[in-house]
Amino acid sequence: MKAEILLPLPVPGTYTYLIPPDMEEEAVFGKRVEVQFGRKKLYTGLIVGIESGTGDQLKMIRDILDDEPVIREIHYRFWKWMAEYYCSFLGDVMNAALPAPLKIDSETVLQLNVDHDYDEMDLEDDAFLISDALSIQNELTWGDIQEILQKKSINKNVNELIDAGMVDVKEKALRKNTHETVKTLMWAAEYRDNQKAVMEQVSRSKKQTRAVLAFTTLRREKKPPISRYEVMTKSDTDHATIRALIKKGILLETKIKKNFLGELIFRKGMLPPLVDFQKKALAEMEQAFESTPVVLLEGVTGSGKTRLYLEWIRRVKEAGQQILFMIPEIALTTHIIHRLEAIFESDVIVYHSRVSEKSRMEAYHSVRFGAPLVIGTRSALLLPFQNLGLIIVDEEHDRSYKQLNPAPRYHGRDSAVYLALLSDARVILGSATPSLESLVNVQEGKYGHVMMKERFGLMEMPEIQIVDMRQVQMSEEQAEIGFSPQLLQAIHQMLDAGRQVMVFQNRRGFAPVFLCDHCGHVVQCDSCDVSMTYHKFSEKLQCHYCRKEKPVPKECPSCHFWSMKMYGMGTEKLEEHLQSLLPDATIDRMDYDTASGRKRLERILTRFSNNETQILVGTQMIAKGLDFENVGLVVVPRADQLFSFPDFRSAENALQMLRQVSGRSGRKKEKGQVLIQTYNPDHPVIQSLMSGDDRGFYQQELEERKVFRFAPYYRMVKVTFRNKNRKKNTQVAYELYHYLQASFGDRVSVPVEPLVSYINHYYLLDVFVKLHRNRKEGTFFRKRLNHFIREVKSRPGFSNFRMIVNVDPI
DNA sequence: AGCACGCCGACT
DNA sequence: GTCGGCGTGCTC
Repeated sequence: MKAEILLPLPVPGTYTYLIPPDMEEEAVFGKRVEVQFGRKKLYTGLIVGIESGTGDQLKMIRDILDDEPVIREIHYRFWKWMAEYYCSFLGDVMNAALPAPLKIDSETVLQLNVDHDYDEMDLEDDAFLISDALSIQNELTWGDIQEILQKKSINKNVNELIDAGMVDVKEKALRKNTHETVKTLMWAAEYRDNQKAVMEQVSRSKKQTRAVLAFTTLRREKKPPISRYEVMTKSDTDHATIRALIKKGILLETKIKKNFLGELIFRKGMLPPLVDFQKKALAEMEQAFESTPVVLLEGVTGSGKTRLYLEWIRRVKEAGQQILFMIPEIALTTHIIHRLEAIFESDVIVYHSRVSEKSRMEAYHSVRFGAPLVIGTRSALLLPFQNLGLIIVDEEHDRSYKQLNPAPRYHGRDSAVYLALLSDARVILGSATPSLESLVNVQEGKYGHVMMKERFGLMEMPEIQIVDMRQVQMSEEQAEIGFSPQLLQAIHQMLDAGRQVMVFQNRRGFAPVFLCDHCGHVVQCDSCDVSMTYHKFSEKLQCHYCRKEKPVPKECPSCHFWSMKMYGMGTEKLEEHLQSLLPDATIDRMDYDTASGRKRLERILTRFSNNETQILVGTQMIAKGLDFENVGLVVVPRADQLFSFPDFRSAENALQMLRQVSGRSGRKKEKGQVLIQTYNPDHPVIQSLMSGDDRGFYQQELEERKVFRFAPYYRMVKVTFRNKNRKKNTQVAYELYHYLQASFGDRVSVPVEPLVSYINHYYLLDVFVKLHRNRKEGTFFRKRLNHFIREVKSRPGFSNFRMIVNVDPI
């Protein structure tokens, strides 16, 4: 028998291995195996197919690592779809899906050979250094040695040591506890008090003897249970050894399954009766689900979407099915999660990139065993649900649902819809400002649509005011931060009334740079085509793209005039100026710099929600998912930056963002205020925001998208060319352009430079393709693209030429 | 991804 | 002249 093995590597396809005859029964789809790949490296692979037959050149599976499969066919089907649709390798998807402990690979280590007689004096300097280090550390990895010798190619030195018989090279298979079940061992009854009989039974196997001795020692040292893993580690043996001992009837194995399952219990008062308009929406949803599994729930902030989510969670839970509650990947995940967790009395599984390896592992198995509710980011879609009944995609319009790097570059919302289709589950897409993608799907009848216009309770929509910046006179200091007198007055009034204020500051274009007063030179990064920005904390200049740092120059590097000055306005600087304009106010700031420390972020939020700070200045992250009762005013000093950004989605996003920030103003107590400064008060985004009716705007935006053949009417693909050789990069990019033009005509763009076209010594070029939204076209395109990529890579000098494919780029 | 083989420039 | 660099090809 042979098995098709998928490896967590960026290689196309799968590999075939032989199944050892005694493992044939155990070898089933979805179990992990240990295989040797290449000369010595051991990897964790996954059985994704079994076939009969032999092969002479095939390697054997070394071990089967699971008792129960870690995935089922349905999950694999989802993986295959994702790999294909997003033009990535299956191995990349496997990598994204399985928590790290489930895909441990081996590591080459050097150990000192204690038995051997040798003379260190005969060694070359470098080899001596290694042997010296080994006598202290007793085990060194390849990387350790590279560090010790301060060079990359260490092969020669290591070989010298091996030839001298001084060291052993070992492939260390790292086996971590995968937290699934704890397998424990004990003596079989007839051998319990008969060490002699045991030793007789294992005398012919060194490994078994070692294992038995290790087990005896462990029994002496500690109380049971003694895990199989402990015995294996202590005796340096493997699963096969222990299996043999069990087969011989010397040891008995029992499994203690950790109980991850939990009932889903709502805390009291968390499911208050539905109000009329919610009942109405619920009935509409029921009806919509009759004809389609996906429903877009469009509800303004405060309309109680969450209450409806909970209603569906309750129903699906009662039907015994699993629920995935998806949230965008944002810095404030923890805040939202705390809110959701508070709703349930039982444990809720939380899954996103920041939870610990151990928790991810536990979450993985819990879901596999049927845990009822998972709250997570897009990566949670790849958990092995057994019986998925519902996926809620909250804030479905949020761009952070799309994975940027690494591959697979998948969209959480779109993938959720496909997964639901596979699992026969339902999807609720929730948003106050739906994406145009979803609206078009509604228009085309693919998704159902339920609208909630009313706000819960007596809450009123905030009052939005526009300050026309073309007609504003400002003092020098006001102009410096661009705060009009009207804006400052509004803040004053709000603070006097004892309410809080949020200042929403777009990050782009605000980084402080060093500029020469004399010649206008701006300090640039040596590796990228960008200006470096000043970081007060480190007192250095930093490149936002490659993270390299430089000291602040004492004189201009270009004209050597002694006059470098800081320009631009970071949130930091803004906070400073604001403080001097409002000396009595307590101001706090939240952006990516301050938010890097989790603790710090929590502290800022706590202070604000406790009313200890009056003004919170921050980037869009302050707009997401935070509810502060006492905020009476939200100000956006420079709205123009939002919609004048060169991106076909900028208008859509500007509206979504402005609505979202507006929603932060005024909660239960009274009507909130929103003040927006702009030089374009007639812009459709501003008009739509003022009127409160987005339909017209959306319709106009959709018309434009149709005319210019953008998403959502066309499926966009971006191919990024990234190379250190500019000429080569441009050449191949143009080749792709011409190559695709034959099939796709003017739906292929000329290679264009991205906003920042030189990063970390790499030149970047993008080729955009607009595809018709049908399966045939997608398949055809992938075929052409892959053909092109293969052809380029087959040329001498181009084997490592990189092209990054991004399907449905954001 | 990792690892080995093979061809060119910077030093003894 | 060799050492060490990196580009290339392959892994069942």
